[in-house]
Formats: sequence, structure tokens, C-alpha cells
Amino acid sequence: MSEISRNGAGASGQPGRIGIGLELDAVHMKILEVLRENGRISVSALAERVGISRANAYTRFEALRADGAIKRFTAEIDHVRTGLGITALIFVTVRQQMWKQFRAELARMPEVEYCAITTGQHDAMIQVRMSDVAEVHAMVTDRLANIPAVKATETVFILDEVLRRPYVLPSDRDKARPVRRAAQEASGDVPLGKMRFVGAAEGRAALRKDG
Amino acid sequence: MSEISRNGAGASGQPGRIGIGLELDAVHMKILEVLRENGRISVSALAERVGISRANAYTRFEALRADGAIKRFTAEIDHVRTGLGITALIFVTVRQQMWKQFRAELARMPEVEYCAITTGQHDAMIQVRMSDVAEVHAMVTDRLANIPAVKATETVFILDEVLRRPYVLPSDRDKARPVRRAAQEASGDVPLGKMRFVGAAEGRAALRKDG
DNA sequence: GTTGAAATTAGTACGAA
DNA sequence: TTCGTACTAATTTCAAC
Repeated sequence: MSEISRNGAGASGQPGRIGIGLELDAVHMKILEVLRENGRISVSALAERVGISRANAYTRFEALRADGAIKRFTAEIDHVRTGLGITALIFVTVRQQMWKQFRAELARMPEVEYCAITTGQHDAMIQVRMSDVAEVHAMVTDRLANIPAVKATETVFILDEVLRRPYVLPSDRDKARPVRRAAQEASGDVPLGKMRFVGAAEGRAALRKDG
Repeated sequence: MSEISRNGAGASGQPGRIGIGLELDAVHMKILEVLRENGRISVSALAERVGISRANAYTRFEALRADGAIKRFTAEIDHVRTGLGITALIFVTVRQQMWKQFRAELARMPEVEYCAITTGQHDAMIQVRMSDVAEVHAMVTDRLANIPAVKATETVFILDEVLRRPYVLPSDRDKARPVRRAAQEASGDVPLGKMRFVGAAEGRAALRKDG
């Protein structure tokens, strides 16, 4: 039931701007880099890996937590082992003016792992974990369908989760190696034709107001 | 670059079946419940919260880790603070027989936080974090478009991440409260019409073989 | 922001229930 | 298996620099 930070694609605050609080320097970033890989590392070991003193590491660690740059520490669990081996994505079309109700209902659905409001054909995407396909069907038809705010849904199943990185950082960008296709790069010939961007549906501008 | 467990919606192993390793009992689940909320809790405090001895907690903690039920511990980071305030979902249509190449290219893209292979209109969904919208555009047109395995893409932006739960457990299901709509429940009248399930695209059956 | 010492806590080993 | 205790090693806190 954790409300997480708004991304605000254009609307709220400049992206890239570090919040009102702490100014994050290179050392802070390095700390985050270590912590996202190993959330249980001791602060002493962290200090060593980052190359700062223990006291400094404690100060920064606490500052990052207090500031909210680190939201929480969590254990990644193997859902297949715990009996929730089926994952589905449900794309939801929400009746305008009923966002508030939609969000309230979401809070009552603990089997929902993730929910994001998106541009494009649908309004929201929710990810659920279930023990079998029938349960997904029941969830969609019995629970979601009974929410007046839900106008329509479209469900797809996840066949394989190829990767999940423990939270991306800007420093990752530098590690990116562009695909080497000499001929294409030389001519600047990028096949734009096969790409498609989908903007927000009509009426979505009022999202924040009634959400 | 972490390969995560397969979900296998029907293909591999029964869902709900606890793997070859450890049999997870109620105490294991309770441990996971605590650990997903607070990944940095000490084993002593964990033992107390779960109601078992310290020694037992150590044994079970180690067993869960060794068994793979706990995959890793990680820090949840506020992406807005770290300068990656823009999140996008890119739905990718992959050329059949080129899954292996597609996966290889994904490994070289650190800005990709999540990738799942899905049923439905598209073949895969990837989630990326960027500092601005232009970077998403560059990523899609310059990097993804240059991968021969990518036939087409469709990009949507995430306007708001309403919730992210630190990994769902079966016990969460019991907390689910169905929507109370007396009239509808009495008559069993569920508006199935507004729901849609989308199966795998043609040729996706060979997914595992060339992936 | 750093170092080093004291106090506290974590992790291990082992015998008993 | 699980618990309780004792022992050892490590971490956190706090001080002075």
C-alpha cells in the first residue's frame, strides 16, 4: 500500500532535478550503487567499498534514508517457490472522474504488486501474482469488473521475466554500449518506421486533479 | 543483468508447487513477510517478531537464502531524487528465431530496469528509467531500432506509479476484501463484457527453444 | 571528514529438551 | 527440529583530533 514518488513526465518538477532535500554527490551515488546490490551490507563494509570513513558512511547512510532517496530495504523473493508462479499484466481503462475510487480499490487488493498510470491506449497497468491462471481470471472478472471506475481491462500473461535490475541509477547509463552497426551509424539511417510513441488518451490531462 | 526465475504460465512446472528444495512452512512465510518490509532487520529482531529462537531464525534465514527463496536484498531508491524521473514502458515485437539475440542486447542496456516476455499483441515489455523524455526517444530510436531482432516497438510513458509492493506473498491473498456490491453479488451478475484476455501471438509457442 | 577506543550487538557452536 | 546458553567476532557509537 505504499505510495511511491511521482514521475511527472512533464507536469511536475523538472526531471533530473534533485529534490528539495539532499544534494546527491558522486559518493552518495556510489553508496546507492552498493546498497541496491546488497541491501544487507554493514555500514562498515559499505564504507570500505565506497572508500570513505565509517563515520562518514553512517552520516551519509542516515541522510539518504532521512531524505527519502532510499525508500526502504526489501528482500527479493522467488515467487515460484512461494507458490505465486503466475504473473499477469492487466491494462485497465478507467472511467474519468473516478480515479480516486480506482486508487482506493487498488489499496484493498494485496495481490497487486505494481500499478502505474500510463499514457497510451489504456490508463493504468497493474501487475498481479497468482498461483494459477484461473485465479487471475477470477481476480479480473470478480474483483476488477465490480469496480465502477473500471471501464475495461485487457490481460496478458508474463511467460518469462528476463531481467529485473535492483533499481537503475544514472551511473548505469555510462555502461551502455551502443549497438555497432557501422553502415547504419555512418549514414545516420535509423529505421524510425518501426517505432511508435503513444501519447495520453483524451481527458487524461485532468489526471492529477481527480486522482 | 540478473536472470530471474521463470514463471511458466502453463509450460514449465506446476504453479504453486514449492521447488525441489526447501518445503516452506508458515514460519518461513512469516520470515519472508518481515524481510520484504525490512530487509535490514537483524536476525535477532527477526526471531523476536516471528516468535522463534535466535538460533532457529539463523538456520531458517540461511536456508531461505541458500534455497533461493530469497534471491537478494536490495534498497529501493527514489528515482526522481537520483535524476531518473522519467519512466517508460516499451512494448517490443520480436522477430521469431531471434530471441537469443534480443536477450543478449538487453543485457547490454543497463538503463532497462525490467523486461518480461508476455502473451498478447506484443512479445516483450521493457521498463526504462531516463532523465528526460528525449532520452527515451533516443533509446528507442537509436538503440532498440538498431537491433535486428526488434521488429517494432510501442512506447508509453508512466505518469504516476501508484503503488509498488515489496513482493507479494500467498498470505496477502487472505487480506483481500472483495468489493461489496450487494445487488450484483446476489444476482451473480458480473459484467464480463468489459474484460478481455489476450493469448500468445502465433509462433510464440517456440519461445523457450530459441530464447 | 577522519581515526581509534569502548559498548553493544551479531554470528557461531554446542549440549539439552 | 528447536531452544538456550556461552563464546567469539564484528559492528555501531562516541570521543578526540
